[in-house]
Amino acid sequence: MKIATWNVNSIKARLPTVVEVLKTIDCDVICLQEIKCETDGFPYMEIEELGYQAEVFGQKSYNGVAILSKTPIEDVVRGFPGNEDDEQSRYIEVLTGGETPVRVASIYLPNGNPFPGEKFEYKLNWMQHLKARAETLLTHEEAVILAGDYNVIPSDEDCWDPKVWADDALAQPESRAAFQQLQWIGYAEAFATVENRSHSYTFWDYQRGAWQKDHGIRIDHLLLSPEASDLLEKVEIYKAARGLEKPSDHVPVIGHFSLETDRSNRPD
DNA sequence: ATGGCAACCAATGGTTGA
Repeated sequence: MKIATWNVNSIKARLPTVVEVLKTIDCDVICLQEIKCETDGFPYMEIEELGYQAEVFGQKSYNGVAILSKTPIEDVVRGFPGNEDDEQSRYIEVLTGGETPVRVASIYLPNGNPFPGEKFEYKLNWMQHLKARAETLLTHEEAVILAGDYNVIPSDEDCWDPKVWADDALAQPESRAAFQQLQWIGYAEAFATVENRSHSYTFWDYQRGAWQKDHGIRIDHLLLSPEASDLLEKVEIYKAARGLEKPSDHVPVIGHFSLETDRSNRPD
């Protein structure tokens, strides 16, 4: 079973690219972020034609997350239970996987810039809600995959020049500590298993020729419960997506898991 | 030289992102 996370930076502006990439990477579950459309405005028909069921938590103009799955989706959670007042759509969680259930969340963590300021405080507060949800999920002892755009550069090795990011919300010690806390409570960062992973990136800015110069950052992550971590076979960054026509500024991160998917049980 | 890109909504410019 392959599970991907990808910040598409507008599903409508990106639809031809998204369809092409989804066909190429051929994953069982795809977590999307920054779809930038309302739940009813999602291009369900085009996505369903690729064999996916789509569950969407949208928002007009900005943010918005979705999960696409080839195996039937059972439970759906939109936003954090107990934090329904948050008007930004940044979290959706489903149970899928067929006979071998796996709980998957698509996360679009707040950027937090400018630092310091209200937006940074919102980011840290949102990360506390995420931690609380993540702790609850651990008690179920299921395979859980928290996938998304975390907007956190975990260490200086995850960017091309730490000095450039020193005053940025993505690299602040508080952001890194909150991300690390998710690991301390019991989640494994999937990419940590990769050898020679220093200076591997998932985002390259549209500006300043960042892609051509390989001035990237690694901010898209897969966090795994122990049950999911046991099944991890490998992780890859689908870097080729950044070189396509009309690319997103992020590329997919794909986790391969030793789970057999029951393809006979798929929606038409 | 501190902007340089892309998408949004609204409207020919302002806001947001990272």
